[in-house]
Amino acid sequence: MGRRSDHSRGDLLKMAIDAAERIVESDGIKGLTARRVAKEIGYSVGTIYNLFDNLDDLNLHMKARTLDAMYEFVKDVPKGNDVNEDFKALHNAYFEFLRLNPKTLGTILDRVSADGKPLPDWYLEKVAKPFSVVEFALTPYFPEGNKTEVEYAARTLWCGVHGIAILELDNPVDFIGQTSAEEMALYLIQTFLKGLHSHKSQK
Amino acid sequence: MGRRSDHSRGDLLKMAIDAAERIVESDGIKGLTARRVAKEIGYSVGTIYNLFDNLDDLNLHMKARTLDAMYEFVKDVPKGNDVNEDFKALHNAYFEFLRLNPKTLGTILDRVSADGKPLPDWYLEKVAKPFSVVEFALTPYFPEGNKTEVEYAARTLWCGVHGIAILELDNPVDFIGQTSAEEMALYLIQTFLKGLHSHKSQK
DNA sequence: ACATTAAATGAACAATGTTCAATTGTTCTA
DNA sequence: TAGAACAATTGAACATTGTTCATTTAATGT
Repeated sequence: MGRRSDHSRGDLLKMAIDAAERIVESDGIKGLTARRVAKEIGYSVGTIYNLFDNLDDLNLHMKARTLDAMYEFVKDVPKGNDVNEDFKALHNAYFEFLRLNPKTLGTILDRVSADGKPLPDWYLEKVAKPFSVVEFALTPYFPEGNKTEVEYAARTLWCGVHGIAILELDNPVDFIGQTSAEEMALYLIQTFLKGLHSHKSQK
Repeated sequence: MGRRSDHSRGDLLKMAIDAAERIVESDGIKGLTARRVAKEIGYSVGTIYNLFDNLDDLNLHMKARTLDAMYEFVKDVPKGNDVNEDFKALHNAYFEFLRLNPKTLGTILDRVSADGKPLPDWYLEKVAKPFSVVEFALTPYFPEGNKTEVEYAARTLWCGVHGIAILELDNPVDFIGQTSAEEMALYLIQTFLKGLHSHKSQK
């Protein structure tokens, strides 16, 4: 078959990434193959390579989509009234999202580009967006408006949360006594916030 | 060639895992193939499958070795006099180890067993040992001797640290402004400790 | 109607994980 | 010492992978 008018290039991109998400969510990252994606969208392998540079590129676009979805999921969560309440809500939303998309979210931190190339800027921007929500929730603790410092604290805290969350994907049960990653993450958040608070009091 | 008396089974295991470490440290996890390991130790592919169930199994043994090495590297670091000093030293040792073994340590959190099988007990014990060092350093904050609580706090904190450390492996430069993962991790540790401390004071 | 263009194809290649019958050193027995 | 029994080692073979690209064919322009 030659050129078809079934779908625009944009449609195809969407279909392929949709398929990739479905595959990863059901069979894990190892189930994601070029031929499988092609079959799912009713096109041939070659078409996948028309749309993406290679499988890593497809993977990256899928992760970008996940980051977008996560941002949409949490962006309106913090209300800005009480820091502790906001973070409880953020914590809830984050783990709810993880429950809905365990495998895809799990791939976010995977080291993909073994070729050594740095991640492209457009992707780094997508990474920044969910962090910005955490920054917003933290601003009451940094009233001087020191943007760099808030970013720093937000990323530190949430990378930690994410690290804990990811760990559980491999070790579903009782990896740490009877405690779930969700509880641990809340503990990290609350202790971190307390630490920030006591730091502020000392000034 | 049939049976040779060049190396015992134990020798072969060691040689194979040594080779795997070398390969991963130089070419990343994607460079780790059965044939490559075989070539490095001067045996054929089949022999690799005599030693290990499959590549995942070889991978797991390599990760276990890394965990062993990490434990040896940090086990005597905390002196038990001052919590903050101990944690600074632990932080230093951990990142020093990361500098020496970036790629292998990077694989520790990788989700390998896509087959869904839980990790074997002997491996979970290896995971526990480095954590026990953190627990030891934390004990002054838990004078009631509540072992479960110390474990909980130690694992929470260090999973967070590890999450931050891993993130940087993908994003060597200025992922977060000008701040390195090493600084961020120290910030997480110190803020967490402050939070623990203020929590204690409120009792 | 024909030429031009570009999307879609799928055969082809090298490399992968994994298996297993065949091979060949080592060891045991008589 | 001969040869049988054993077990470690091999590598050809298979299915599957990522990736390429000459060929095909539908859509578009003239």
